[in-house]
Amino acid sequence: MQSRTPASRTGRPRSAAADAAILAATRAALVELGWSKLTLGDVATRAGVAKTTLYRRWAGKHELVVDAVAELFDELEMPDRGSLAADIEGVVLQFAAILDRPEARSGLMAVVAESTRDDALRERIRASIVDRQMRLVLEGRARAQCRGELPPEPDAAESARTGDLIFDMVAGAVVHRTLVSGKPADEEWVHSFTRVLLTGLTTPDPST
Amino acid sequence: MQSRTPASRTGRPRSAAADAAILAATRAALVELGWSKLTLGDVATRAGVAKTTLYRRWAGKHELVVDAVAELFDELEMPDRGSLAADIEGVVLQFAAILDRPEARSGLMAVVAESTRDDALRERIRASIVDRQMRLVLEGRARAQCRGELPPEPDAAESARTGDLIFDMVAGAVVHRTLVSGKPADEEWVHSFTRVLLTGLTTPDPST
DNA sequence: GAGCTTTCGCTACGAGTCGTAGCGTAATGG
DNA sequence: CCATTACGCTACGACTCGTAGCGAAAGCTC
Repeated sequence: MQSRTPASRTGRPRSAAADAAILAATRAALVELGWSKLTLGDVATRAGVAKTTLYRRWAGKHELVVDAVAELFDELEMPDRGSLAADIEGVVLQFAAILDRPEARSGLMAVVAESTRDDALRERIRASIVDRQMRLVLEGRARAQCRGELPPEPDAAESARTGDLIFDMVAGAVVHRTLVSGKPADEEWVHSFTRVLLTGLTTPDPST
Repeated sequence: MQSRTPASRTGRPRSAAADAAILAATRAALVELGWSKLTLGDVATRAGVAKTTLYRRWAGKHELVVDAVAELFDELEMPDRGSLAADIEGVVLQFAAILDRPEARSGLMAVVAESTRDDALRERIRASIVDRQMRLVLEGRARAQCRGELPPEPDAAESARTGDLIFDMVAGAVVHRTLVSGKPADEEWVHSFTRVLLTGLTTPDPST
């Protein structure tokens, strides 16, 4: 998680249960208090560990919350639903369900905000949260290209650019809908979003 | 800005210069210190006012930063460039330029994060920042419908829904690209984004 | 089991920030 | 001139931070 027990083969091992308790306590504190009122002392009390133990494992509030929030994204999967549109709708609804949880809402944006001035934190977020979402995008695109729903992209650099573009469009829209506009990314919205993403704004909506 | 001098017609008036100095000092502090290390005492010192003066005008750090960041979006405009694609590219590049400034990067996401637990703050952000961007979207769409580039939408409710959708897709993609992916929303990216938004993913790229 | 190593819980601490209260002074309108 | 409000300044208790020091606990190796 935060240190891979690099060279310590002797001595008392760190309690794995304490790690789980601390991360769970962090999420509980995020729900009840939000990011700004969350204190490490309070998290330690909730987790039943000493405050010093917390500081021995995490450098600060930022890193702790990143790890606590990252676990929420473990459940993200990419089931094959038969078509690109159905795949997108499925994974976007999963993503929206996670963002609907208060511990994700208040924690995620806060650490992203801090990461604008902390490159190490940005890298930590990328490795533990963003990359996992990115893989789903690439997997869905590859699957759609096999089906013939998307044109193949022989150029590797161009392929990477469009992959980044799709990712920013999908994740950005859902995050903005949920956290900025403050409205639910429900099935109706996801369906309209998917239609625009695949066929564009200039194509008339066949359903109306 | 924060209080419309409702019924006080007598007594010493509040210094408008102090307001400007405080907001400018807040942006300067955001650049140098970022959100988490920004203190109201420091802002007061930079602005040349007493800390108590600051507390008399703003309820706290959140509201102050919202007002300070909101002024950055004053320059957003929607010039008529002749086509919907050109209009989108122009306004998105303006938006990206604002998000590229460090005072916007570190401040905007932080207040949005806090707004997930504070309805009053969410409303303040909506009124002073988000609404202005939303108007540009509606204006651009209306212009495109006059040109015949977009189909007219007679149903008001449906029209509002698609307006929200377009807004979340545009603003969300730019914000995610800039602040989460950490890559620049330059002309090349904006061009590709506009193409996908208008014609969709399934339409092959004519430029390749 | 003996001994070594590392972690853990606990307490205490200086430093820093918060938000407010109190006071005297400055600026404006009637 | 006088009521009213804003301002600058100081001081304050409360809180959080991150660290240091200590003794006890829990493993591993021999």
